[in-house]
Amino acid sequence: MLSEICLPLGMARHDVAKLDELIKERIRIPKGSALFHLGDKAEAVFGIRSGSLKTQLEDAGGQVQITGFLLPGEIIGMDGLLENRQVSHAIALEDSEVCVIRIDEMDQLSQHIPVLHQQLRRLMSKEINRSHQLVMSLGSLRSEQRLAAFLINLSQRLATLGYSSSEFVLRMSREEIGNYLGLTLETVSRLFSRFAREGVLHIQQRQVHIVDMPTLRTLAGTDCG
Amino acid sequence: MLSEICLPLGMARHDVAKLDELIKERIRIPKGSALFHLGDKAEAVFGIRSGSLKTQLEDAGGQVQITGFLLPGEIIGMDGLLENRQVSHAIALEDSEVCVIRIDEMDQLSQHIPVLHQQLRRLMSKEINRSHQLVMSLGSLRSEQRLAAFLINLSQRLATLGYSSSEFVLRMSREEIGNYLGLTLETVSRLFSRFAREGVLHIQQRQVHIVDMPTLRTLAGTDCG
DNA sequence: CGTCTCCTTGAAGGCGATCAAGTTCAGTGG
DNA sequence: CCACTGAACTTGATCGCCTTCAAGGAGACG
Repeated sequence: MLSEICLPLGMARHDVAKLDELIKERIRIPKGSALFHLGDKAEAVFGIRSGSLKTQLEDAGGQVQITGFLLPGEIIGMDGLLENRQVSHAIALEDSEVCVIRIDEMDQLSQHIPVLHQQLRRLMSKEINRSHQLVMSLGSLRSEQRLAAFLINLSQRLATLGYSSSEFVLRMSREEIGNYLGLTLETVSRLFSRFAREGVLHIQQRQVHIVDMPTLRTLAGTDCG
Repeated sequence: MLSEICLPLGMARHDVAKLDELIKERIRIPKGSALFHLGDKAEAVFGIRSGSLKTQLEDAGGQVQITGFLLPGEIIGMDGLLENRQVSHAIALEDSEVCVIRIDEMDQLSQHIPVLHQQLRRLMSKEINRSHQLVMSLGSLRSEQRLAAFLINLSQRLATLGYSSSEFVLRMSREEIGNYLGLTLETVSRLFSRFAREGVLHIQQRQVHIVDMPTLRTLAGTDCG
């Protein structure tokens, strides 16, 4: 059960039992505090059990760029495995809980469970793909398309978790959405207002209700030619 | 020697010998042709031995986004490991040669060379970081800063390969640079002209000579506060 | 009830896109 | 050798999207 949240992978059942040993350690992160900071030693990756987090880069000048919003079942911290140093900050958007997957322990365990490496590899590949999708969004979509695509993506991931795909609460601020999408908070706010005015969705603060998903997909501009 | 190009990792010498077995297969890719296309079966990743390639995503509407320019020593195709299907196109910018690293063979070999998994993991983490840097560039830099940062990055990677960091030939067109940086080819051209006018660099077609690296770093806006 | 944070909305301006000619250069064939 | 051709690049003029600046509104919490 834990392992299905932390490494939802499709492994043999008896392997999953061994895996449970690996990921028995958990950490609670209160809203607004950090799971790790840039520069921290990175000896593990973290599977999100509950809540949600953001990861953000910070350059020498203090400029921040959010690179992801992570939901339960997703893995955080894989970008730190290069030099065993975290290169980003991971901050909880709400009270959250993660399980700790120590890399050295995983390496030992995977001598008995060879597929384990494949699974982590797939998760890292997924992270690469996720980031490439964001690049595509930032590089070639206009503001309206970016926000629409963002909402659709969020909707789908929430649906996978068993939540409603049409009604949900944004855990992040307009400013955070804007930063993530390469827009200003004002632009995000205006777009929400416009989408609501056009009857595509209802929005009240952070409560979102997608009314017309087909039109939203059209706005995203990625469902046809 | 081959392995140092294909997996430049810092492994024990006797391990490297075994690794040579793994990566004995090579492929030559003529300029303009593809190493792989979107949808191809992905059973391997590829280490670039010589030349250079670009990777590009393509959405349902045919919209293209270049996600990377790859140089010798770098690995291509790691984004296809999620579903064993390529999710991008890899196209040679010049006549190039890659070595093939079959994933299943690598898994077998790494039972004898445990560090091998770590190395691939580090390379994948590096790819995640690379993509995140691009997100940062697209999300929070202005056109001038993006192109400056792009040139500095290219310069550093060429220096690592033993080439001059101040004089080199761009293997990609203005349009490709623009696509990669989320700009139009006209904007890229104008920026090159402006940089040259301001004495930061000389440019003649694709031949670049960086004259004033400190100023270029200032333009990139990432070297100080 | 005041204060603070987050959000909304308006007005003005700038940066990069778009449209439109020219220019350079490598390759081709007369 | 040189004109022809087409692709890649440069440069200019105009336009529009998004940012910036500014002010006001909505909740949350002491």
